[in-house]
Amino acid sequence: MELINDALAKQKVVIVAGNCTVDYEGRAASKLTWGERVLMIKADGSVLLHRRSGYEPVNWQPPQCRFRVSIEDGKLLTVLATRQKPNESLRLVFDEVAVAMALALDDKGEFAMHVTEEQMKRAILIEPSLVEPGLKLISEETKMGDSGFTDVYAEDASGRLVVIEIKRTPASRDAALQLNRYVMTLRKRVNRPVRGILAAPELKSGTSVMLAKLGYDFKAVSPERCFQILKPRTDTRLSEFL
Amino acid sequence: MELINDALAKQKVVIVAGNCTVDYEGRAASKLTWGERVLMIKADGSVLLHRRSGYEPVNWQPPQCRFRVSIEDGKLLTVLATRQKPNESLRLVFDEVAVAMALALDDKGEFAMHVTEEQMKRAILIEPSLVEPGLKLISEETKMGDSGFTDVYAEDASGRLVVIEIKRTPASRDAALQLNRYVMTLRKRVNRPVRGILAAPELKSGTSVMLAKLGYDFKAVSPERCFQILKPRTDTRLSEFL
DNA sequence: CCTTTCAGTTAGTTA
DNA sequence: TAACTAAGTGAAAGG
Repeated sequence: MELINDALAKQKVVIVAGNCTVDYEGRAASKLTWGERVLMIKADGSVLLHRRSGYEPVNWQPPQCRFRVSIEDGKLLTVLATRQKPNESLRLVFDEVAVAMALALDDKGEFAMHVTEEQMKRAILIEPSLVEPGLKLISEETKMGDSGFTDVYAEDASGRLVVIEIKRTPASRDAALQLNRYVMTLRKRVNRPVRGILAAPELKSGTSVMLAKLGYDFKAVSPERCFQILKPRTDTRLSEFL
Repeated sequence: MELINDALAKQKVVIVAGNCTVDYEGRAASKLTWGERVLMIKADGSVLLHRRSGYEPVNWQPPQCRFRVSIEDGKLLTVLATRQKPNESLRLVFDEVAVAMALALDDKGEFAMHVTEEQMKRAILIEPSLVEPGLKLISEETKMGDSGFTDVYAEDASGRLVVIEIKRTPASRDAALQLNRYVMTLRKRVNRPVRGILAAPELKSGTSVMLAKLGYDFKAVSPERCFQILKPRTDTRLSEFL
C-alpha cells in the first residue's frame, strides 16, 4: 500500500500482479469476478487492468483520475480510481499480490509516425501529379458546408473543378459516398462541372462499381510513394516553415 | 532471453521494463527513439508497449503474432513480433532491462457488463411493454414533492396511473418503501387509482412479502434485455439526412 | 473470410 | 469547453 501511494505521489508507473475482483460504474457498469490479472497505473493517472489474453484491458480508467488505496479487513488491498466528467469509478480488490513494483520511467524518446492520411494529403499537395497530370490545386480543406470537408480541392487540365477524397487504407463504399457528398455540395454552390476522384492505395470490393455508378474516378496512390515525397522534407526538419 | 522464450512457449504473460527503441512497419510505419518503457506480451501473442503516460500503448501488435527473441552484439535484447494479414512487424531493442518477469495468470473470472439504472429507465421509456403490455408513458422524472422523484410515470391499459420504480440490482425492502412514498404522494394529489410497480432484475428476500402487503406489483426486468433495446440507439446520422 | 457497425472507444484538432 | 474526425483503431456480429 505504501509502495503504491508513494509511487502515485512520485508519478511513477505502478505494476501489480495478483488475484482480484473489479467493479466499474460510470458510462456503463461492469463486474469481474476473482482471477489473476496485471494492474498498471501510469504516471498520468490512467489505469489498465489486463487479463492473460487480449489486446485491450478488461477494465480501465482514462488519464487523470484520483486514487484511494487502502487495506480492508487487514488483508484486502483495495484500489479505488475515480474520475469526474464523466463521473465514473473503478474499484479493484486484491486478496493476493504476487508482484508489486513502481518504476520511474525516464523516457524522452521521440515517436514519429510515417504515413498517415494527413501526410498523404501533404504529399499530394506537394505533388498533385500523383493524382493526375495537369492538376492544379485551388485550396486545401475548403469548407464544404454540412457535408464536412474535402481533402483536396483542385482544377484539372480542362479547367473542371475536382474534389479529391484521400484514404490511407483500401477505400470502402463509405469513402465513395463521402466523396459524393462533397461533390454534390460543391455542385450546388458553383454552376460548372465538378469531378470527383478517390485517391487511395486500392479499393475494397464493390467500391469500384459504386464509384463508376456515381461517375467518379479512382486513382491508386501508394503510401510508400507519398512517404518518399515527404522524406526529404522531414529529414531537414521543416518545422521552421511554420 | 530464455525467460521470454520459455514464457512464450508456456503461454505466460511476459513483462519487461527497460530502455528500448521501437520500429514498426505494416499498416503504417513508426519509429520510437530510446527511452524507458514497459513491454507486455500476453498469452495470446498480443504485444503492448507502454510509455509512462497515456491510456494507449505507444506501439503494439494484435493477438496471434510470432516472436523471435535474440541477443544481438552480446548485449542488445531484441524482440521481433511479426504478423500476417495484414503483414506487419514490430521490432524492439533493449539495451538495459530493469525488470523481466513471466506470470502464469490463472484467471477463470467472469466479466459481465450491465446497464445502469439510468439506462434501464431509457430502455423502459423506449419500450414500456418491458414492464407491462399496454402501458402508456405520461412523463419521466415527474416531481413527486418531498418524497423525491419517480423513475417513470405512466398509465396502464385500464387507464389507471402507474408509478414505476426502477432498480438495476435486486430490489430491497427499501426500494418497496421508496415506491410506496411515491405512490402515496401521488394519491394525495390526484383523486383516482394509482398503482405501483417495482421493476428490477429480481427481489431480495422479504421484499416480495412487503410489496404484496403494500399492494404493489413486481416486474422482472433484465439489464441484458434493456441493453439490447438500447443497442440500436442514437442513430442520429440518419435523422440528419431526413 | 470479408464487411459493417459499435465502443465505458481514445486521441487530436478546431471553433 | 464542446464538437468533430481519424485511428497501425480493436472487437463483435452478420453475410
